[in-house]
Amino acid sequence: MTATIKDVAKIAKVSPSTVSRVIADSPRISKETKLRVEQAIKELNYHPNIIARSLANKSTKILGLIIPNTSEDLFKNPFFIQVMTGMSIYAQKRGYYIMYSYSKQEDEELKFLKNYSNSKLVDGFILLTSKKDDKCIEFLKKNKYPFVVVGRPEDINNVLWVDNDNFKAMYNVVDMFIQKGHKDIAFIGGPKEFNMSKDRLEGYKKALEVHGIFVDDNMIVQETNFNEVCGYNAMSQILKYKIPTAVATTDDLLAFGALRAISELTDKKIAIAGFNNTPLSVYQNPPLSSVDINAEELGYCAAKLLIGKLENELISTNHYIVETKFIERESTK
Amino acid sequence: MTATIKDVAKIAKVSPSTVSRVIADSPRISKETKLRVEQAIKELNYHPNIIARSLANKSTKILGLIIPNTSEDLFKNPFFIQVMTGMSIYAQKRGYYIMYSYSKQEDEELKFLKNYSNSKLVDGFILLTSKKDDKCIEFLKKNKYPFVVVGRPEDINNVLWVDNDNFKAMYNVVDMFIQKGHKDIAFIGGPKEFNMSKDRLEGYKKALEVHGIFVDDNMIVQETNFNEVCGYNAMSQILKYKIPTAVATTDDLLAFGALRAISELTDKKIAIAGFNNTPLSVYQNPPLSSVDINAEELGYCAAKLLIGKLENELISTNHYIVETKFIERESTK
DNA sequence: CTGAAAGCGCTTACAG
DNA sequence: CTGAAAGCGCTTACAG
Repeated sequence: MTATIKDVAKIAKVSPSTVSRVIADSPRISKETKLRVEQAIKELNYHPNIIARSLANKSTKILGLIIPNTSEDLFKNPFFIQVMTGMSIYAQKRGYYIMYSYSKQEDEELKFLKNYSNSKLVDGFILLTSKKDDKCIEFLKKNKYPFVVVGRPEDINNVLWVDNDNFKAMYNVVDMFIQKGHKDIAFIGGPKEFNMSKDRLEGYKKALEVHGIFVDDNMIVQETNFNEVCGYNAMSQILKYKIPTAVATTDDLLAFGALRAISELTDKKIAIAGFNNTPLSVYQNPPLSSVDINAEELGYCAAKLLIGKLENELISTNHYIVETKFIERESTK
Repeated sequence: MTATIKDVAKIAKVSPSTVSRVIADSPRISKETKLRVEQAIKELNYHPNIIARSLANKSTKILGLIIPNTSEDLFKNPFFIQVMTGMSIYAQKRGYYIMYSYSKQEDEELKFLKNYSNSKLVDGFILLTSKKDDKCIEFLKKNKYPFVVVGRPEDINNVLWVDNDNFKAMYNVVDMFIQKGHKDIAFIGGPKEFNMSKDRLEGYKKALEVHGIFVDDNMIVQETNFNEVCGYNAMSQILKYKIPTAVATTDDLLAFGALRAISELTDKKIAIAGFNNTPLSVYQNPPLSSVDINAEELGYCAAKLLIGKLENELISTNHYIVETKFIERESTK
C-alpha cells in the first residue's frame, strides 16, 4: 500500500541505503542523486515508518508522562494541562512524541513506569510530582532510565528537575507586604512534606528577618491539605491569637478558605495573597492577588532538559528555574 | 543488555517462534514447554519489545490525541484533563497507549494528523472538537483512518462519536424551571455553529412548547463566544426587554456574566442555571446550579468505541450517549 | 559518493 | 505441538 524506502530506491534508481542517507541529510551524497531521491519521495508521497526507524535506532523519541492520581481537587487547577501543553510544544520542536498515562489507583504509577521502560516504548520519563522517598524516582535511578521531575525532589542527586524559586516568590510577596507598611503578617501553608512548602515558609521568614520583624510562630499555620476547609481553620486559629494586617498563603484554595474566615469572623480589612493564580482567584471577593507559577514554561523546560539529556547535549545544568509572576488584584491593594 | 526473545529461547531450549507463541498464549503449545518458557522468561526478566512487535504486527496500539488550540479560556475548564484521564483508563484496560499533541497555531492540527498517520505511529485518532467542515475529519475520512470524535459532528456519516444528549439535558433544565412555576424563562446560548448550541436551544424550545408556553424570540440570545462578557451583554439585552424569572444558559461562563448583570441591573431575584459544572460554579454568589456532562465518561467511551473498531469487534453502534447530571445549588432554589 | 549485507526484535505462514 | 525461514521497514558499519 504505502510506499516504503525500497519503492523510493527503485524509482530513484539507487539503493535503500542511499535513500536513507538522503533522508538523514548525510553530507556525503551527491547533489544529483539527492535531487533524484527527493523527487521520488515526492512522487510516491513517501514518509518513513517511525516504528521501523525506532527499531533500527533503538530509540523511539517517545517521552512517557505519568499523570499522578492525586486528589481530584488538583484537576480544578489547570496546572496539569498547562504543563502538558508546554511539554508538547517543546517536544514537537525536537521531533519527540509524548505518551501519557493515568490511573485511579495510587500504586499503579510504578507499574506503568516498569511497563513502559521494560517494553522499550519510551526513551525517558517526565514525572509531575515527587513525594518523599518517591518509589518512581528510586526505580528510575536504579535502572538508569532518563527522567525529569517537575518540582524539585527531596534528593537532587542525579536527577533532572524544573521548578520555580519558591523561596524567592514567597519572599517577594512578604517583602511587598512590608513595603506597604504591614508588620503583622501571618502565614498559611500546606503539607510540610513538600519541598515547595518548606521553601515558601523559609521565604516568608527570611523576608521578615531581613526587615527586622520578629517571626512569631503563632502567626504561622501549616495545614495538612491544600483546600478551603484547611484555609478556613488556619485563619480562624490565627485570628484567635491576633488579628494580622496581612496574610501570605501557599495556595489559592487555602486563601479562599482564609478569605471566608476573615469575612465571617472579623470586620477588619486584612490583605491576603494566594499562590498558583488559579482561574478561581479572579472570582473571589475581593479578587485575590496570586503568584503565577508559569506552568506552561515549567513543562517546556522539563521537556527541554530531558531531551537535552537524551540527545547527549552538553548542558551545564541539571535543572531550570522558571520565573514566577505576582498578579496583583484587589485583595492586596 | 536486556534479554530478547532469542535469549529466552536458548534458555528454554526451544525456538523463538515457540516463545512468541507462549507469550501470545497460543493454544497449540504443550503444557510442559509452556512452563519451561515461562520459567525462562521469569529468570531473564524478559519483556517483549513493543516496537519490534509493532513493526511485525503493523499495528502500534497507540492512539493519537489532538488537544485543540481553542481559546485559553477552555483551559480554565477541567474538561480536557477529565476526558484524557477517562480515555487513559479504558486504553490501559485494553493494552493501548495514548499519545497527545498540542500546538499554539490553529492550523497545525492537520499537520500533526498527517505526520502521525503517514509515519504509521498511531492506529487511530481521537478528536476533542469538531468544527463545521472540519478539515481533520475530512482528512481522516478520505484516508480511511480510524477515529472517534468527542462531541457529535455535523456530518455523522461514517464517523464514531460520543456526546451527551444536549437536547435532553437542556429540556430537563427548563422543565425543572417550569415545574417550579416559572413561565418567563430566558435563554442565553453560545456560538450557533456548534451542534451542541443548537441541540440545547431546541431542548429549551421544546420544553416550553410541551408545557404550552409561548416561545418568545426576544427572550433568546445567542452569543458569539463562551465568556463572561457575552453573558453579561446577553443578560442586559434581555433585561431591557423584559425581566424573566429564570434563565437557562449553555455554559457556566455565560451564566457568571449573566449573574453579574442581574445583580447590577435589577433587584429582582432571577433563577439561573449553568452548563458544564465548572469548579467555578460553586464560588458564585449565589452558587450556580449546573449540568455536569461527565467528561471522564466521555473520554472512556471514546476510547472504547475507537478500540472496538480497531479490534474489529462487532459493535452495533457508531456512538455512545453519556448521561448528564443536574447539580442543584442555590441559584435555582 | 554508493551499495550489499547484516541487524534491530518481534510474528506467522508453512512444513513436518 | 514445534522449528526454520521470511518478513515487517528501517539504519549503518564495511567495503569499494
